Amino acid sequence: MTRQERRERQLAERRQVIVTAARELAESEGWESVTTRRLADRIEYSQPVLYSHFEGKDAIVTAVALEGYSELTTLLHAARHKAGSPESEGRAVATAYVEFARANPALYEAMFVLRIDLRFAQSDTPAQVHASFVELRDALAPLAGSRDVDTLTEVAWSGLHGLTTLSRAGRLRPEFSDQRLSMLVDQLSQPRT
Amino acid sequence: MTRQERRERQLAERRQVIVTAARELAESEGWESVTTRRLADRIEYSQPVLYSHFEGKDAIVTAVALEGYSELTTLLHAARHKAGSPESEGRAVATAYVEFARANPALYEAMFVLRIDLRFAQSDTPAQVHASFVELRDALAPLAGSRDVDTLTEVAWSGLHGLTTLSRAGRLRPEFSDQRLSMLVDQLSQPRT
DNA sequence: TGCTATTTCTAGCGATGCTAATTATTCTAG
DNA sequence: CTAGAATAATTAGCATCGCTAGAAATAGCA
Repeated sequence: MTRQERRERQLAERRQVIVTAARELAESEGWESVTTRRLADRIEYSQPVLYSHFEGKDAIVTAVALEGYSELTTLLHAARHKAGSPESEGRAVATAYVEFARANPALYEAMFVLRIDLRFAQSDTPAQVHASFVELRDALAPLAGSRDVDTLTEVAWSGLHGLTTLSRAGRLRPEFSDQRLSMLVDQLSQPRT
Repeated sequence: MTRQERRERQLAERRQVIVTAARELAESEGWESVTTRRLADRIEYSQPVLYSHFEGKDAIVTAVALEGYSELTTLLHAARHKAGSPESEGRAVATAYVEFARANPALYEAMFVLRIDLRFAQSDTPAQVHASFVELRDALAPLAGSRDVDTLTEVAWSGLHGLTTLSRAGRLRPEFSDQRLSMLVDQLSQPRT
């Protein structure tokens, strides 16, 4: 069955080529430029080939998003372990988050803005998405005090996400992004007695 | 010139009819169902009429968004003045914000997710958008302490926006929305000494 | 009432996501 | 090694999208 195995590997590789092409195209020209025709051109196959790998264009975007969650998890993990004290962990993870979003705008858009195929705190949550949440929670746990850790994590995540999206939409003063992040971290680090 | 005046009033009325139709259609079936053809059907005119009132579809969405900012401003203002103490003002305004977003999902989407034609803290910021920001700032000012009021306002706005969008995307536990809002308000209400 | 100017509509363009039918390729048998 | 069967990939096309040029209808003025 080495015949079939090789074929399956080839298919998996091409699937990854599609995901990478979509991501690169989105990152360089925006998601509105990611059309099935341009994508097919880029991978040097015809359009219908995309549909033998993915149910539709949305599924491709979702695949890109899942890749993003994996990378975000890795980044948060690294940031947390590089930091020394529990206090600096929160700041380090928050900084890593916003820098990830700034460095990969299209990727972040796929993860959080474009589609709603992904649930979060539910049973059908993909492992990659859950892992990112867990990573953030582990960083915040030492700072929680008497507060519920899951709720704190969701609030912190919301704050970071809000800063990211409003900033990107031009709704916040660009030169104050550091101050905003500092204030968010400071305020959330104070345990409510 | 009463002839021309009446004509101008009719045009303004029809412009409003278009905006209202777009908003209602978006609210009932989602923005993806708001096509120029369906919109034209709904106002009982042909498609090109839309383009004599608006530069394109984006401009219609922008007009809906501006309407949303006006309503949000009114709501925040009312919530603030109904509250008694400065502490309860913050909570009241925050609650009003998230309930506005929950009650008008498509409107909120037009205001914050769909387009990027609107800057915020800049000179070309539309008056309606700025007014919403000012309303939120006025509510938070008594709680700022030594913190910069504008920065606090931007951070609070980000928190509320993040809660709203992540919640809508199914990324947060639905049954804990009150706890999250409480925690956000509590944490941001504590002035950093 | 007839001419002009404005308003509205019909028809169509290019581009989108997606798919049915056809062609090309690969694998399996004799 | 070659014919036939199974699989893979392509070409061509559909319905729909935002938008617009040119035709038709309406309104205003003489």
